[in-house]
Amino acid sequence: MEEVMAAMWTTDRLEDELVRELLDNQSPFFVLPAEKISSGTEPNTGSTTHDPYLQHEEAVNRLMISNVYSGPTIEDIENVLSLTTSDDQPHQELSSQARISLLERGINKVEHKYTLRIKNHGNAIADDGYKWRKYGQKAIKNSPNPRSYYRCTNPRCSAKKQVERSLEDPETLIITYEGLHLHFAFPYFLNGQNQAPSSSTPLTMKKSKKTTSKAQDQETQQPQEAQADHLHHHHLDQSPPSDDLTTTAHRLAVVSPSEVVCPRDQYSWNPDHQEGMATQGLLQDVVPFMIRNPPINNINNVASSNSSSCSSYRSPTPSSTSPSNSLSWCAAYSATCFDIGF
DNA sequence: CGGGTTTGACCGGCGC
DNA sequence: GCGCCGGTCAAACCCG
Repeated sequence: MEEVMAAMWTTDRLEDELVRELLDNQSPFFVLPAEKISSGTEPNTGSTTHDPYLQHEEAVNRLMISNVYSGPTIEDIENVLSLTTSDDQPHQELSSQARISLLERGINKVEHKYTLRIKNHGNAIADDGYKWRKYGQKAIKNSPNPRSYYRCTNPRCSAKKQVERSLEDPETLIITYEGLHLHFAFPYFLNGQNQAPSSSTPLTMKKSKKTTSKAQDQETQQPQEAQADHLHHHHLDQSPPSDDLTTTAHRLAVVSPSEVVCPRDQYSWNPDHQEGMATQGLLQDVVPFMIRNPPINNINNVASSNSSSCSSYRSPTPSSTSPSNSLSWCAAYSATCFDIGF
């Protein structure tokens, strides 16, 4: 873990690239499926796409990338990254390059999911900063390799990922991420609204029992699941406002990934984009958030106030004193390898 | 004993 | 309607 985290901190350059790619739908590392490129992703046409789903996705992409994230430009990102790397440590360069050399970068957006193809090179230990629980493994037809299913251990988080080996190259892992770590992202939404969680607001995160009944899940996860359904199933018009957003965020707030120092006002919340925000949930979405809303003030409060109430969850960053940067979790993808049941 | 993994059962979507 | 298949559940099991 320490080794991986160290690598995470040393990949600023890679992070910069990833951010660029994630923000650029035309990037070769961030490629829509060919059929969608040809039929449904032309910007600003509106009337040329007949598939409702493609229309929706196009709309979401436009909202996410163009409107919601209209604040931070590439220049903004570069500024932030330069801030985060201003106190570089000497050893970082070598490790970073080594990691990069191990990486076959590829980020593909398919449906609601983002798929990464990375080189494993025999590393048995894997960590992308989040703690996952394996909940299933299936043999996939026409594939000798089983697919493993993982879910974020945070009981209020709907993030999932699937891991399998590539058919072509057994050393290449295909990792499909689905869903945002909402418990992680919500504080950032509200941070921009000056509603960041405070230490005076006790979190209600329960220590997760091994098994939870569906009734309990419905009771305890309703607010977040409403969001998750919202995110994953395009129920854009039926998300019940069942919970106050602030309360939800307080409940969801578990971790703080960063202590990046950057001018906050530059990335302030825009209420006009709230609807767009409500459709958050994908890899591309969280990147600008982490840049835009560094949790300067609430990080320690959140982390400390919650650490005892959710011991099963591990923060993406190891401590508040680490030389973290805003995108360490993102770069961690490059250093991720997983035990997928072989 | 708590937390994570394994693995067969179950479920729902989809194509025929 | 039926079967296939991918995704999820949950009891049993494992491990530190």
